[in-house]
Amino acid sequence: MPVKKTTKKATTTKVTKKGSAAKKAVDNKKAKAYESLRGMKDILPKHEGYWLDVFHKSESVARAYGYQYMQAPILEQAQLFVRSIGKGTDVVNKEMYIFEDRDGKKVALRPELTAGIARAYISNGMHNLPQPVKVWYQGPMFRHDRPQAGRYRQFHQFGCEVLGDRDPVIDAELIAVSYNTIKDLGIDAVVHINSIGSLEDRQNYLVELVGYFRSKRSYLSDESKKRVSKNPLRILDSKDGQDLEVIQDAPQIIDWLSQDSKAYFMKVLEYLDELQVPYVLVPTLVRGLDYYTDTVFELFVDSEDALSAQSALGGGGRYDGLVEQLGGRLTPAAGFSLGIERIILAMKDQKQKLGDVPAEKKPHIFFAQLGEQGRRRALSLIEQLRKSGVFVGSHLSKNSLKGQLELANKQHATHTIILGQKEVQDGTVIIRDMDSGIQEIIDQKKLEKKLKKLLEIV
RNA sequence: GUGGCUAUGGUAUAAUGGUUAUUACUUCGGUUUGUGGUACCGACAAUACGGGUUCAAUUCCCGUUAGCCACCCCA
Repeated sequence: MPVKKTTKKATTTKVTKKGSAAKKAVDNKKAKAYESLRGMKDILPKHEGYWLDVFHKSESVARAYGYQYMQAPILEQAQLFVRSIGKGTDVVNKEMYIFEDRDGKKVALRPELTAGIARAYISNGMHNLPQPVKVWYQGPMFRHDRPQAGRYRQFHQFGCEVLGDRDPVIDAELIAVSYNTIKDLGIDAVVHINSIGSLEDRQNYLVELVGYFRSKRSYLSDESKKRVSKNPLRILDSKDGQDLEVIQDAPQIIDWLSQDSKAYFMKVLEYLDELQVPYVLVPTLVRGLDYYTDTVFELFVDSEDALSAQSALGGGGRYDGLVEQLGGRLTPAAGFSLGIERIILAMKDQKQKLGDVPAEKKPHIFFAQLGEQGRRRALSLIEQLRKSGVFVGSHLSKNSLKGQLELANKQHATHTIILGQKEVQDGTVIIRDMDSGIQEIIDQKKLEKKLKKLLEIV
């Protein structure tokens, strides 16, 4: 096809536009531009306002509650995720990036980080630290799902985990951390909460539930019919109209909780009241991962219209059995994670237009240089300023003063320093006020002091 | 994974089965030498990819890929 095209162009345009025809031919031979993989998004400088805001605010909230930074590898043994998240789950079954490395070992890109943290807790003997261990993290996760707005194959999470203790106050605190992080970012959120009890509670409940669904089997959607034996709990999450009617009258797990779990859950709710975190009890909330016990919760954007598919900002819960299941000693734990892309989506929705305005509203000083000597002097001067904590913008590869002033203007500089041959010889520098256009000549030695004053005042 | 809609320069768009594919923004350069925001001039730059129908396809058809939306699920 490219060949056909070029010959056609060449023949039709050979008299008039020889040059452009030839150029076309060259263009067609040019290597095809690469595109990013499906569902992989570039994070662009124009969105730095959002991303840095989420990074910084989430970090500061986590630290304020006494959480420490931690990371686990992006790549882990595939088995780790299969065992922890669960064989029957969609995350493992159809969404995980799983492949063999060069040694033939089965590895997987992490679809979430709780399992990795739990593994790291065991491998690093972190049970010898004062318990509980409270950590936070942020970073990319991978799920091979069909992309949609607010859903990508590489996405980013901020999360917290508390390992080594079981107390309702921990659950409540985690919910408060997640809720307040979102709130600090200007988003109104609601917490959906439920308890799915201990593993034992769940066994008993499941017997009852399956019995119920069997009796109503003919009313269920096809998808849910399959799940009756495979993953009956998940039917409760269904949004299918038919299913919803059946679910309404289904037995609720809350009625099957042990005394201990019930009391535990009540305490969590009491503490949430104390923390003034608004929540909604959702008896059908079960979460998609197998390792949860007792408290489970999800966070949603709190707005009438935006309550569509992508309004889930994150979720979490208690997972008292996970560490033991992965080969550690019995270690109760709980945690949550928030989707950063989802948060940013909500921020945009709520017209928190941080991305449109430079995040930094501080005064900005631009350094313009002229001529080789000016450039040299500018290099050392800027370096000197930087060392003393004065940051100036510059574009030293540009030669014309006009061009540099243009840039200064686009970057909303309040002042521009101009340094050319003349100034180099005099040991001075021009400071131009970008609003009034008034220029002042000052000694280079006084520059640092002057700039510090400007940066403070404005 | 299933279904629906879509695909024109970096962005946003116009148009057409037939000479050179419209316009705006952005980017770069210029309107004399060392002064930005305005104005004027100019340049770069696109029919996603592959195949079919046709004398002729950017336009019609099919496939692929990608994006969006819904489902599934989740963050």
